[in-house]
Amino acid sequence: MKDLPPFAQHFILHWGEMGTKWGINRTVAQIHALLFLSDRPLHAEEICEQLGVARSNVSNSLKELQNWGIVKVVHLPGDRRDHFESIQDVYELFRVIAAERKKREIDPTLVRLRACANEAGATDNPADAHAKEQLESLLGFFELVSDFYTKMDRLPTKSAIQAIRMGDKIAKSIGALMK
Amino acid sequence: MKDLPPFAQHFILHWGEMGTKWGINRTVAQIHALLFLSDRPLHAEEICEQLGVARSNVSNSLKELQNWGIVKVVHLPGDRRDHFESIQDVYELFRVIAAERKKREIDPTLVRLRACANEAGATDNPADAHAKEQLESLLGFFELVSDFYTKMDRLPTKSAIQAIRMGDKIAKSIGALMK
DNA sequence: CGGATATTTCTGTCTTTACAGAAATTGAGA
DNA sequence: TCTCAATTTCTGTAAAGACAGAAATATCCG
Repeated sequence: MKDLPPFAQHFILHWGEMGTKWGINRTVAQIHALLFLSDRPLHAEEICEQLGVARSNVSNSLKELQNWGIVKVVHLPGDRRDHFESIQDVYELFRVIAAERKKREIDPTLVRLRACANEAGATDNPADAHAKEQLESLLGFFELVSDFYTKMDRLPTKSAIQAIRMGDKIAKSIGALMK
Repeated sequence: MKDLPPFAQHFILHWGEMGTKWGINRTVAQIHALLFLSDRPLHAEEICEQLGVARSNVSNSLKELQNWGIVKVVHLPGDRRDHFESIQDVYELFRVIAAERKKREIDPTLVRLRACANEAGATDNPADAHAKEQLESLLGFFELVSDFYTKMDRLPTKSAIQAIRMGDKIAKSIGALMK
């Protein structure tokens, strides 16, 4: 990371480390961090040089970031190379990540949980009653999360932020009304 | 997975697969799934037999689940072996997971982002202005998430669920009032 | 206290992932 | 059209992670 200021280097290293906790390869996350901080699109060779990784690794990692939808190719006039840029707006970035995680994790889990709950419901073995109940409860939770996601995704960013800021106060008021 | 009904097996396999997307080892996640479905605490040998994994691997994985706070040791009268049980309540389970993720990921990221933003703020190199802005914006986002977590964690489960169910409607109303 | 049981730690190996560099392919421009 | 640059794919290898089984340690109970 030769030409980067220390604060950028620290951020990139940290982001890479967080990536591994989220099931994302360190280099992929570091490349994303670099593009996120950059004020202009970067081409692959620049990324190689800045992060000190092989060209082929950069190529594969960029493909993955594109699959996540958070990085896209742009072409600059007078330059035949692909340049890459990250979504710059933080809220948009996390919105896209959430959408992709819902697609890759939540939706398949919902499908699987519904199937398992149905299978469990079709059996009358008392030994399975608890497991059935657990699956149904977990299904309810994932449905709640999925609903929450869907609704929030429809809101403009400002409204979503408001909901998040005030959600607990409103819940308290609802609680008070219900008493 | 010899003695488990097919629906349980399907769930356990799926949960293990999801684990890998969340940065958790497959076997660890599968052991958790087994304990989550079980209507009684299981001892290590039972887990080995049910999942077909080595005793030492079970031992290490249970340690990790305990570190996450979602599995605990219980001792049964007349049986010297450690038995293990998962948190059974889904909302409590995800509350504990969220707390641990905040501690392991959000909090260190906040610390790091604050440090980076300060470093970036102490430099007046115009080339760094964009990166500084990006870091500050990301810091704002993580602070929002951290706040949201803290507030929701204080609510009883029912109120938290209400907030999640109604949050978008209220955000729309706030938006209408602001116009 | 000694033997048996239970658990943990260690070690070696297997598997998977990550990675660099070579080779192949694609696309742009003269 | 040909050459060269850019990119992707492939291959081999290194590293990391996962895992089983042996060895060591700890604990219980007769």
